[in-house]
Amino acid sequence: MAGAGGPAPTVAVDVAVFTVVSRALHLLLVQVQHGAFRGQWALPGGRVGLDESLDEAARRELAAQTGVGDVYLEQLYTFGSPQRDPQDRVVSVAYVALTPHDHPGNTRARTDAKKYAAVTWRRVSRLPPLAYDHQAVVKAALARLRAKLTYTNLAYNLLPRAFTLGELQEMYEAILGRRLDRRNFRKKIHSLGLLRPLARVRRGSHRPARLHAFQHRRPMIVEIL
Amino acid sequence: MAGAGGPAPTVAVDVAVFTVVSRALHLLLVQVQHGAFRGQWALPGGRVGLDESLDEAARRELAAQTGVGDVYLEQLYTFGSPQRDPQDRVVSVAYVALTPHDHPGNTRARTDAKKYAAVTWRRVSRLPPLAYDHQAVVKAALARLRAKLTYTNLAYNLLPRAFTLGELQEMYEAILGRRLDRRNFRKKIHSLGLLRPLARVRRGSHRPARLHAFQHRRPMIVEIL
DNA sequence: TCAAAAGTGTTGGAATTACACCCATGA
DNA sequence: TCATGGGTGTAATTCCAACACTTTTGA
Repeated sequence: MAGAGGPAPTVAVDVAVFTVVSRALHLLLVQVQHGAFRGQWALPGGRVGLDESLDEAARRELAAQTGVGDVYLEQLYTFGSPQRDPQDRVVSVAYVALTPHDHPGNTRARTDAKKYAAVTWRRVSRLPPLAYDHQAVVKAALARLRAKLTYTNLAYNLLPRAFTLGELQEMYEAILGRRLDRRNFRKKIHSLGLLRPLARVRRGSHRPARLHAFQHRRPMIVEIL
Repeated sequence: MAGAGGPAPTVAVDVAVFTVVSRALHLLLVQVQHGAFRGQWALPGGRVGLDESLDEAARRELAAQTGVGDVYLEQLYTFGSPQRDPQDRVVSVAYVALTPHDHPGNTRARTDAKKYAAVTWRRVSRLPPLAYDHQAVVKAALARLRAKLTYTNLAYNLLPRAFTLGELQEMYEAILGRRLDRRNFRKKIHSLGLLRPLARVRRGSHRPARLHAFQHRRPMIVEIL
C-alpha cells in the first residue's frame, strides 16, 4: 500500500468507442503497430502516465491514436490476468465510450486520412479478430451498453442533437438486437418527458417526421425499457 | 500497450468485505502500519504481484492481513487519481466481498487475537475516518451491494446456511435502509423458488420460525425487489 | 396512385402495493 | 396471561404487452 517495491505490473487503458451509423452499432478500432500482435486490430489505448488520472489517460490515448475527442466516457472493468499480454504484465483499465456519428470529434478519424490510416469503424456484428483479450473487453462493453440503455438516458450520447422518434427507436433496436413495438416505445418515451419536440421536421419520400432533442444532455437514471 | 517504458503507476487491490452481524451491516477494517496514514483505519489490500491475477491478489492480501478467506468476491471499480496516495502513484482495483457472519473464515479474524490485533469489524453506519480515498471506495461498494441485492440472489453470501425468513428480511432492511412489508416480501421470495424449507425451526420466546436454506449457492440474476 | 414511414388508443393480464388478524411459544 | 415474532390472503392499482388503422409526403 505504500513505498516502492519489486517488479510490478504496468497500467494501461483501453477504450471501446461505440457509435451508430446507418442503423448499425459500430466500434472504433486501431491497427497494432508493434509487438506480437502487430497488424491486428485492437481497441485504442495505451500506458497511463504518472501524473494523469485513468480517465485522462483514456481520453489522451483515444485522441492521440484516433483523433476522436469529446466522447462520453465510463470506466468498465479492469482486466489483469497475467497472461493477457504475452510480452509483459499489463493491467488494463477498460472504458466504454459513446459518441454521435456526426460529431466533429470523430469525423476527424476519417478525414485526416494520412495520419489516421490505421483507424477504422467496424460494425459490431462483423468484427475482425482482435488482439490481446480485446474480444472479451468488447463483449463486456456491449453488455454494459445494452444494460445501461435500458435504465439510463445514455442514448443522447449516440444520436445527433436532433433526431426523429423513428431514429431513436432504430438505435435501440440496433443495440438491443430486438424489435420494439412502435406505439409502446413512443408512449414510454413521451411519458418520461425526456425529449423536447423541435419545430423542424425530417423530410423523405413519406410523411415528414418531427425532430426531437433530449431535454437534458447529462447522465440520468431513467427506467426506459 | 507493449514494451517497457518510463516511470509508471503501481497496481494495488483494496477489498471492502461486508457481513451482517446482529441485524447491522458491518465492514472489515485494518489499521495502517506504515506511511502517512499510519494508525488510521483502511480497507485490507496491497500490491499486486507479477504472476497473480487481480482476483488472486485480492484474496491473498485479504487472507494475509485479516485471516478472512473463502468470501464471495467481485471487482468494483478502479481508482486512479494521481493524488489518492500522497507517497507514490498507486492505481487501486477495488473489490466488494461478502461473507456470512458465522463463517469459519472470518471468525479467525477475531480468535487469533495476537496475529490480527489490528483488524476489526465496524458497523457501516458508524465508520471511523478512513485512510486514502477509502471512504469513496466504501461509498461505491455500498451502492453496488444495495443495487445487486435487489436483482440477484447474492444475499446467500451474507447469511448462514440456515436462516428464518425474518432474518432474511431483516438483512435486506439493514442493507437497503428501509422497511419492507412482511407479507409481500415472503410472497415474492416464495414465488421465486429461491429457498428450500428445512425440517428444523428456530426457537425463541415466541412462535418457532421455520428455517430455510438457499436452493442454489451461486450467483444468479433474479429480480427480488 | 402507390410506397413508405409517421402518428395514434384500447384492452387484458401481470405484477405490485396496501392492509389486519390469528398462531405458537417462552417467560 | 402476556409479549413476541411467525404466519397467512384479498382487493385496488399500476404497469406492461399485444394489437391495426389512418395520415402525409415524394416519386
